[in-house]
Amino acid sequence: MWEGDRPSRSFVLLEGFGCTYKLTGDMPDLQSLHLKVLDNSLGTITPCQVGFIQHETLLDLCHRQPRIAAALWRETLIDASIFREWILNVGRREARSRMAHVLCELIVRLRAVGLAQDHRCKLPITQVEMADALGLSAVHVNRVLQELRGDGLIRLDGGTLTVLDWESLRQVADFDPAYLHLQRSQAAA
Amino acid sequence: MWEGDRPSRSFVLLEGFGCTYKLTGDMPDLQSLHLKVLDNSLGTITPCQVGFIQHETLLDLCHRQPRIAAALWRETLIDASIFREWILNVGRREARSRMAHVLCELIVRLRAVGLAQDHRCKLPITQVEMADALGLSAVHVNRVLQELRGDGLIRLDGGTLTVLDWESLRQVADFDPAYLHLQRSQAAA
DNA sequence: CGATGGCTTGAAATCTCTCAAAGAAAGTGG
DNA sequence: CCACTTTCTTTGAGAGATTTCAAGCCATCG
Repeated sequence: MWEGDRPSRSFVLLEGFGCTYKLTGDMPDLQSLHLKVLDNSLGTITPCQVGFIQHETLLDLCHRQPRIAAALWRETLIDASIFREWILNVGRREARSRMAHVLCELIVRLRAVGLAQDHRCKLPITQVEMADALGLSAVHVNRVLQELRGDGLIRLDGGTLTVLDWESLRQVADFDPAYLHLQRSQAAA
Repeated sequence: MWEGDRPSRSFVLLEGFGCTYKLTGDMPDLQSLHLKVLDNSLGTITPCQVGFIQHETLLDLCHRQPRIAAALWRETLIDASIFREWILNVGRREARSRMAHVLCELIVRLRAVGLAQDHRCKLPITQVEMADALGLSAVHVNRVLQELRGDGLIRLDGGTLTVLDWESLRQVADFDPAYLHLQRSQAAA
């Protein structure tokens, strides 16, 4: 799906890693429900399984089940909240901190949906893609990751991220998960 | 209003310049309607006039007038869209381009609501505040503005911004207003 | 007048990028 | 299983962008 498209249905990411930095279980394009033109492209990092739903169906559902509408609306508000944090992250933190922040977010979000145990999770992503997401050069991403590893904060092998020292990483990242708006039960780090 | 607050009503900016980079006429905290905790602080740049509305009232209104709910939802989606563009702007464009981009956005948004004529508008903002918004140092903001002026792209005096060469500024900014999701009638630049 | 806030300038320090090359790892086809 | 190709990671060094620190200027305000 590309910028400029005018989709007539929304979809849900059921399985895999998608782009625009979206994770399994997310519904990245509620956008398309109320905005006619797509203003960003969506891609996949890994092979993904997605479900589609017609806009009409969804709108009808929202109309008859205000709770659902509220939940989805809430979802878009949280997205916006996350974007705000990213603006801060990308605009004001230096590379090391920025990287740490994404990693913290990744862990917490995946834990919240049961896709990460302890402080370890899959990270099937290339350094070039990370660079892209963080607005850094791939070379610099590499060096920053080495630093983080060298300081014993994380381990990274075979597409698996392990946070060895959560508290330090959190401090480096200046990470406070409030912006993710998780339920208390999900928020435990 | 501060991070961590749990507001029971929303408000509308009726007049003035508010912070989190919001402009007159916006409704910056629909957020609070569905999310319990405020995850960002709101401030004002200039003295502002705001209207308040109880959450209950608003929810009730949405329930009885789905069109209103849809419109407000749409609003939050556009916000998210703008945030996405900002992530791009702040993360990937260098200072000169970044600055040009905000100025373009400012002009277009103010024109859309009739607050800017031609390519000129009020910009009652200090360079320090700009620096803050752009994630740059105040010193650098100053230099970039000088460049832009030196190249004859803008003029800036007494809190008034005048774009002297819109097309060039747009190019420097790599600005495409699609992400603002304006109606065609509003979008004319 | 002195104080304050905002703008401007210069110079050195820092961060990050680009370019270029080489080493690992992973996938492909024989 | 091996050669081969491709993709990803790692390294070094120089160039560029941006920051910090420090100082000076200018207007406004009490």
